[in-house]
Amino acid sequence: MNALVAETIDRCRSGGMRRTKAMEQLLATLVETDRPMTLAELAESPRLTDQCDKATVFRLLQRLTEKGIVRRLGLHERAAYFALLVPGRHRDYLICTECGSIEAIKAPCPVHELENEIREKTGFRDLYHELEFFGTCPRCAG
Amino acid sequence: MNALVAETIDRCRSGGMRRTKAMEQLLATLVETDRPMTLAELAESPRLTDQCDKATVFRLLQRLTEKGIVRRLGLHERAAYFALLVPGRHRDYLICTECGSIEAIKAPCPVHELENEIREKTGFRDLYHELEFFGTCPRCAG
DNA sequence: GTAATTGCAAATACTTTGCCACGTA
DNA sequence: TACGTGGCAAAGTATTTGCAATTAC
Repeated sequence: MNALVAETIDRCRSGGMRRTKAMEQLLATLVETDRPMTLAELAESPRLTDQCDKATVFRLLQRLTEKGIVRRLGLHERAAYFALLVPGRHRDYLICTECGSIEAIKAPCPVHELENEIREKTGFRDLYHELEFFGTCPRCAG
Repeated sequence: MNALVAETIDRCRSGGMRRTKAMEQLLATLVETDRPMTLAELAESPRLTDQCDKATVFRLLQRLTEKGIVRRLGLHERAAYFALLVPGRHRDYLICTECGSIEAIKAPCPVHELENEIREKTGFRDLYHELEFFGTCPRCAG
Protein backbone atom coordinates (compact mmCIF):
# COMPACT_ATOMS: atom_id res chain seq x y z
CA MET A 1 0.00 0.00 0.00
CA ASN A 2 1.06 3.54 -0.74
CA ALA A 3 3.07 4.99 2.13
CA LEU A 4 1.06 8.18 2.34
CA VAL A 5 -2.15 6.20 2.53
CA ALA A 6 -0.71 4.06 5.31
CA GLU A 7 0.47 7.11 7.25
CA THR A 8 -2.89 8.75 6.86
CA ILE A 9 -4.69 5.68 8.09
CA ASP A 10 -2.42 5.77 11.12
CA ARG A 11 -3.44 9.35 11.75
CA CYS A 12 -7.06 8.31 11.57
CA ARG A 13 -6.49 5.48 14.01
CA SER A 14 -4.73 7.82 16.39
CA GLY A 15 -7.78 10.01 16.17
CA GLY A 16 -9.91 7.16 17.43
CA MET A 17 -11.39 6.10 14.13
CA ARG A 18 -11.83 2.49 13.14
CA ARG A 19 -10.03 1.12 10.16
CA THR A 20 -12.65 0.18 7.61
CA LYS A 21 -12.62 -0.81 3.98
CA ALA A 22 -14.40 2.42 3.07
CA MET A 23 -11.73 4.48 4.84
CA GLU A 24 -8.90 2.70 3.06
CA GLN A 25 -10.46 3.04 -0.35
CA LEU A 26 -11.42 6.67 0.13
CA LEU A 27 -7.97 7.72 1.29
CA ALA A 28 -6.32 5.73 -1.48
CA THR A 29 -8.53 7.49 -3.99
CA LEU A 30 -7.70 10.93 -2.65
CA VAL A 31 -4.00 10.17 -2.68
CA GLU A 32 -4.04 8.74 -6.19
CA THR A 33 -6.16 11.50 -7.67
CA ASP A 34 -4.10 14.15 -5.93
CA ARG A 35 -6.60 16.96 -6.19
CA PRO A 36 -9.74 18.03 -4.36
CA MET A 37 -12.77 15.89 -5.17
CA THR A 38 -16.49 16.18 -4.59
CA LEU A 39 -18.59 13.77 -2.59
CA ALA A 40 -20.21 12.54 -5.79
CA GLU A 41 -16.86 12.03 -7.52
CA LEU A 42 -15.57 10.05 -4.59
CA ALA A 43 -18.69 7.96 -4.19
CA GLU A 44 -18.64 7.06 -7.88
CA SER A 45 -14.91 6.47 -8.15
CA PRO A 46 -13.79 2.94 -9.07
CA ARG A 47 -12.55 2.08 -5.60
CA LEU A 48 -15.72 3.17 -3.85
CA THR A 49 -18.63 2.59 -6.17
CA ASP A 50 -20.26 -0.77 -5.37
CA GLN A 51 -18.18 -0.64 -2.25
CA CYS A 52 -20.30 1.67 -0.14
CA ASP A 53 -23.17 4.06 -0.07
CA LYS A 54 -22.90 7.78 -0.74
CA ALA A 55 -24.14 8.47 2.78
CA THR A 56 -21.26 6.46 4.10
CA VAL A 57 -18.77 8.46 2.08
CA PHE A 58 -20.46 11.62 3.33
CA ARG A 59 -20.17 10.66 6.97
CA LEU A 60 -16.65 9.42 6.51
CA LEU A 61 -15.64 12.75 4.98
CA GLN A 62 -17.38 14.46 7.85
CA ARG A 63 -15.34 12.55 10.40
CA LEU A 64 -12.13 13.01 8.46
CA THR A 65 -12.80 16.73 8.33
CA GLU A 66 -13.36 16.90 12.07
CA LYS A 67 -10.07 15.09 12.68
CA GLY A 68 -8.24 17.44 10.35
CA ILE A 69 -7.36 14.68 7.91
CA VAL A 70 -9.17 16.30 5.02
CA ARG A 71 -10.34 19.83 4.43
CA ARG A 72 -13.55 20.96 2.88
CA LEU A 73 -13.04 23.55 0.17
CA GLY A 74 -15.48 25.95 -1.43
CA LEU A 75 -14.41 26.19 -5.04
CA HIS A 76 -17.31 27.92 -6.78
CA GLU A 77 -19.05 24.79 -7.87
CA ARG A 78 -22.29 23.96 -6.25
CA ALA A 79 -20.82 20.87 -4.67
CA ALA A 80 -18.21 20.99 -1.92
CA TYR A 81 -14.71 19.69 -2.56
CA PHE A 82 -12.60 17.65 -0.19
CA ALA A 83 -8.81 17.61 -0.17
CA LEU A 84 -6.41 15.47 1.79
CA LEU A 85 -4.38 17.42 4.32
CA VAL A 86 -0.79 16.27 4.57
CA PRO A 87 1.18 17.58 7.58
CA GLY A 88 3.83 20.04 6.47
CA ARG A 89 2.40 20.38 3.01
CA HIS A 90 0.37 23.32 1.76
CA ARG A 91 -1.39 23.58 -1.55
CA ASP A 92 -2.90 26.33 -3.62
CA TYR A 93 -4.98 25.59 -6.67
CA LEU A 94 -5.44 26.73 -10.23
CA ILE A 95 -8.93 26.22 -11.56
CA CYS A 96 -10.39 26.63 -15.02
CA THR A 97 -13.74 28.37 -14.85
CA GLU A 98 -14.76 26.81 -18.17
CA CYS A 99 -13.99 23.12 -17.85
CA GLY A 100 -13.63 22.97 -14.07
CA SER A 101 -10.19 21.38 -14.14
CA ILE A 102 -8.28 21.72 -10.90
CA GLU A 103 -4.54 21.45 -10.46
CA ALA A 104 -2.21 22.10 -7.56
CA ILE A 105 0.26 24.96 -7.91
CA LYS A 106 3.92 24.08 -7.53
CA ALA A 107 5.24 27.53 -6.61
CA PRO A 108 5.75 28.28 -2.94
CA CYS A 109 2.83 30.02 -1.33
CA PRO A 110 3.48 33.76 -0.77
CA VAL A 111 0.89 34.17 1.94
CA HIS A 112 2.55 32.81 5.08
CA GLU A 113 3.94 36.16 6.22
CA LEU A 114 0.60 37.85 5.89
CA GLU A 115 -0.93 34.94 7.72
CA ASN A 116 1.40 35.45 10.66
CA GLU A 117 0.70 39.15 10.62
CA ILE A 118 -3.03 38.52 10.73
CA ARG A 119 -2.67 36.01 13.54
CA GLU A 120 -0.79 38.57 15.63
CA LYS A 121 -2.93 41.56 14.84
CA THR A 122 -6.37 40.01 15.06
CA GLY A 123 -5.91 37.33 17.69
CA PHE A 124 -7.52 34.70 15.48
CA ARG A 125 -6.64 31.15 16.44
CA ASP A 126 -6.09 28.05 14.32
CA LEU A 127 -5.58 30.29 11.34
CA TYR A 128 -5.11 28.85 7.87
CA HIS A 129 -5.76 30.10 4.42
CA GLU A 130 -7.13 29.02 1.14
CA LEU A 131 -5.81 30.48 -2.09
CA GLU A 132 -7.20 29.72 -5.50
CA PHE A 133 -6.54 31.12 -8.92
CA PHE A 134 -9.36 31.10 -11.42
CA GLY A 135 -9.18 31.68 -15.14
CA THR A 136 -9.58 30.12 -18.55
CA CYS A 137 -7.10 27.38 -19.33
CA PRO A 138 -5.28 27.39 -22.69
CA ARG A 139 -7.33 24.48 -23.93
CA CYS A 140 -10.63 26.20 -23.22
CA ALA A 141 -9.35 29.54 -24.54
CA GLY A 142 -8.90 27.70 -27.81
CA MET B 1 -27.59 58.22 -3.49
CA ASN B 2 -24.22 56.77 -2.56
CA ALA B 3 -21.62 57.55 -5.23
CA LEU B 4 -20.38 53.98 -5.49
CA VAL B 5 -23.91 52.73 -5.98
CA ALA B 6 -24.49 55.30 -8.71
CA GLU B 7 -21.26 54.37 -10.45
CA THR B 8 -22.10 50.72 -10.28
CA ILE B 9 -25.54 51.30 -11.71
CA ASP B 10 -23.83 53.12 -14.57
CA ARG B 11 -21.65 50.12 -15.15
CA CYS B 12 -24.72 47.93 -15.27
CA ARG B 13 -26.42 50.24 -17.74
CA SER B 14 -23.32 50.23 -19.92
CA GLY B 15 -23.54 46.47 -19.86
CA GLY B 16 -27.02 46.65 -21.33
CA MET B 17 -29.00 46.03 -18.17
CA ARG B 18 -32.17 47.89 -17.34
CA ARG B 19 -32.28 50.05 -14.28
CA THR B 20 -34.82 48.48 -11.97
CA LYS B 21 -35.81 49.04 -8.39
CA ALA B 22 -34.46 45.62 -7.50
CA MET B 23 -31.09 46.46 -9.01
CA GLU B 24 -30.82 49.72 -7.10
CA GLN B 25 -31.76 48.16 -3.80
CA LEU B 26 -29.52 45.15 -4.26
CA LEU B 27 -26.47 47.24 -5.12
CA ALA B 28 -27.17 49.66 -2.30
CA THR B 29 -27.37 46.74 0.11
CA LEU B 30 -24.08 45.27 -1.08
CA VAL B 31 -22.36 48.63 -0.78
CA GLU B 32 -23.75 49.36 2.67
CA THR B 33 -23.04 45.94 4.07
CA ASP B 34 -19.56 45.93 2.56
CA ARG B 35 -18.96 42.21 2.73
CA PRO B 36 -19.97 39.16 0.72
CA MET B 37 -23.58 38.12 1.25
CA THR B 38 -25.64 35.06 0.40
CA LEU B 39 -28.66 35.02 -1.84
CA ALA B 40 -30.88 34.42 1.19
CA GLU B 41 -29.31 37.27 3.15
CA LEU B 42 -29.83 39.64 0.27
CA ALA B 43 -33.38 38.54 -0.45
CA GLU B 44 -34.30 39.00 3.21
CA SER B 45 -32.45 42.26 3.75
CA PRO B 46 -34.55 45.32 4.62
CA ARG B 47 -34.19 46.96 1.23
CA LEU B 48 -35.21 43.87 -0.72
CA THR B 49 -37.65 41.90 1.37
CA ASP B 50 -41.21 42.77 0.32
CA GLN B 51 -39.60 44.43 -2.65
CA CYS B 52 -38.98 41.39 -4.79
CA ASP B 53 -38.93 37.64 -4.98
CA LYS B 54 -35.90 35.51 -4.16
CA ALA B 55 -35.89 34.22 -7.74
CA THR B 56 -35.56 37.79 -8.93
CA VAL B 57 -32.59 38.39 -6.67
CA PHE B 58 -31.11 35.14 -7.92
CA ARG B 59 -31.42 36.10 -11.57
CA LEU B 60 -30.21 39.59 -10.89
CA LEU B 61 -27.09 38.24 -9.19
CA GLN B 62 -26.66 35.91 -12.11
CA ARG B 63 -26.67 38.78 -14.59
CA LEU B 64 -24.44 40.93 -12.40
CA THR B 65 -21.98 38.06 -12.19
CA GLU B 66 -21.94 37.68 -15.97
CA LYS B 67 -21.24 41.37 -16.40
CA GLY B 68 -18.44 41.23 -13.85
CA ILE B 69 -20.20 43.57 -11.45
CA VAL B 70 -20.29 41.04 -8.65
CA ARG B 71 -18.33 37.88 -8.04
CA ARG B 72 -19.55 34.62 -6.68
CA LEU B 73 -17.42 33.28 -3.86
CA GLY B 74 -17.20 29.84 -2.35
CA LEU B 75 -16.59 30.38 1.34
CA HIS B 76 -17.18 26.97 2.93
CA GLU B 77 -20.78 27.55 3.81
CA ARG B 78 -23.31 25.60 1.91
CA ALA B 79 -24.67 28.76 0.34
CA ALA B 80 -22.75 30.81 -2.23
CA TYR B 81 -21.64 34.33 -1.38
CA PHE B 82 -21.75 37.34 -3.65
CA ALA B 83 -19.41 40.31 -3.41
CA LEU B 84 -19.44 43.59 -5.26
CA LEU B 85 -16.47 44.02 -7.58
CA VAL B 86 -15.12 47.53 -7.61
CA PRO B 87 -12.65 48.36 -10.40
CA GLY B 88 -9.16 48.81 -9.05
CA ARG B 89 -10.03 47.37 -5.71
CA HIS B 90 -9.11 43.90 -4.52
CA ARG B 91 -10.22 42.25 -1.32
CA ASP B 92 -9.19 39.26 0.69
CA TYR B 93 -11.25 38.00 3.57
CA LEU B 94 -10.90 36.82 7.14
CA ILE B 95 -13.59 34.38 8.21
CA CYS B 96 -14.42 32.90 11.58
CA THR B 97 -15.18 29.21 11.26
CA GLU B 98 -17.24 29.30 14.45
CA CYS B 99 -19.59 32.24 14.07
CA GLY B 100 -19.24 32.72 10.33
CA SER B 101 -18.31 36.40 10.55
CA ILE B 102 -16.60 37.76 7.46
CA GLU B 103 -14.43 40.83 7.25
CA ALA B 104 -12.26 42.33 4.54
CA ILE B 105 -8.52 42.41 5.15
CA LYS B 106 -6.86 45.79 5.01
CA ALA B 107 -3.31 44.68 4.27
CA PRO B 108 -2.17 44.70 0.66
CA CYS B 109 -2.56 41.39 -1.08
CA PRO B 110 0.76 39.54 -1.46
CA VAL B 111 -0.38 37.38 -4.34
CA HIS B 112 -0.17 39.59 -7.41
CA GLU B 113 3.35 38.59 -8.34
CA LEU B 114 2.55 34.93 -8.18
CA GLU B 115 -0.55 35.63 -10.21
CA ASN B 116 1.52 37.22 -12.97
CA GLU B 117 3.94 34.33 -12.86
CA ILE B 118 1.10 31.85 -13.25
CA ARG B 119 -0.42 33.82 -16.09
CA GLU B 120 2.86 33.70 -17.96
CA LYS B 121 3.77 30.11 -17.23
CA THR B 122 0.43 28.45 -17.73
CA GLY B 123 -1.18 30.59 -20.40
CA PHE B 124 -4.38 30.94 -18.39
CA ARG B 125 -6.51 33.93 -19.41
CA ASP B 126 -8.68 36.25 -17.34
CA LEU B 127 -6.83 35.12 -14.28
CA TYR B 128 -7.87 36.30 -10.84
CA HIS B 129 -7.54 34.88 -7.39
CA GLU B 130 -9.47 34.41 -4.24
CA LEU B 131 -7.71 34.41 -0.89
CA GLU B 132 -9.40 33.70 2.39
CA PHE B 133 -8.13 33.21 5.89
CA PHE B 134 -10.08 30.96 8.20
CA GLY B 135 -9.78 30.63 11.94
CA THR B 136 -11.46 31.19 15.27
CA CYS B 137 -12.06 34.83 16.11
CA PRO B 138 -11.11 36.13 19.59
CA ARG B 139 -14.74 36.35 20.61
CA CYS B 140 -15.45 32.72 19.74
CA ALA B 141 -12.14 31.56 21.24
CA GLY B 142 -13.51 32.94 24.50
C1' DG C 1 -44.27 48.44 -28.91
C1' DT C 2 -40.66 45.33 -27.77
C1' DA C 3 -37.55 42.98 -25.21
C1' DA C 4 -35.86 42.62 -20.61
C1' DT C 5 -37.41 41.64 -16.08
C1' DT C 6 -40.45 39.76 -12.44
C1' DG C 7 -43.48 36.64 -9.48
C1' DC C 8 -45.01 32.35 -8.32
C1' DA C 9 -44.74 27.67 -8.31
C1' DA C 10 -42.45 23.60 -9.45
C1' DA C 11 -38.27 21.04 -10.46
C1' DT C 12 -33.26 20.10 -9.48
C1' DA C 13 -29.17 19.39 -7.08
C1' DC C 14 -26.60 18.49 -3.24
C1' DT C 15 -26.47 17.56 1.56
C1' DT C 16 -27.94 15.67 5.82
C1' DT C 17 -30.45 12.61 9.03
C1' DG C 18 -33.11 8.44 11.19
C1' DC C 19 -33.06 3.94 12.20
C1' DC C 20 -31.64 -0.48 12.49
C1' DA C 21 -28.12 -3.93 10.88
C1' DC C 22 -23.25 -4.90 10.92
C1' DG C 23 -18.21 -5.17 11.81
C1' DT C 24 -14.12 -3.72 14.35
C1' DA C 25 -11.57 -3.60 18.49
C1' DT D 1 -19.85 -7.49 23.89
C1' DA D 2 -19.97 -2.55 22.90
C1' DC D 3 -19.73 1.08 20.24
C1' DG D 4 -18.28 3.07 16.00
C1' DT D 5 -19.82 2.40 11.09
C1' DG D 6 -22.67 1.23 7.14
C1' DG D 7 -26.99 0.84 4.09
C1' DC D 8 -31.26 2.47 2.61
C1' DA D 9 -34.70 5.64 2.37
C1' DA D 10 -36.57 9.99 3.48
C1' DA D 11 -36.13 14.81 4.68
C1' DG D 12 -33.84 19.24 4.43
C1' DT D 13 -31.67 23.23 2.26
C1' DA D 14 -30.05 25.88 -1.65
C1' DT D 15 -30.36 26.61 -6.42
C1' DT D 16 -32.46 26.85 -10.86
C1' DT D 17 -36.18 26.96 -14.36
C1' DG D 18 -40.97 27.62 -16.93
C1' DC D 19 -44.26 30.63 -18.12
C1' DA D 20 -47.40 34.27 -18.07
C1' DA D 21 -47.63 39.07 -16.42
C1' DT D 22 -45.26 43.34 -15.95
C1' DT D 23 -42.06 47.15 -16.73
C1' DA D 24 -38.16 49.87 -18.61
C1' DC D 25 -36.69 52.09 -22.56
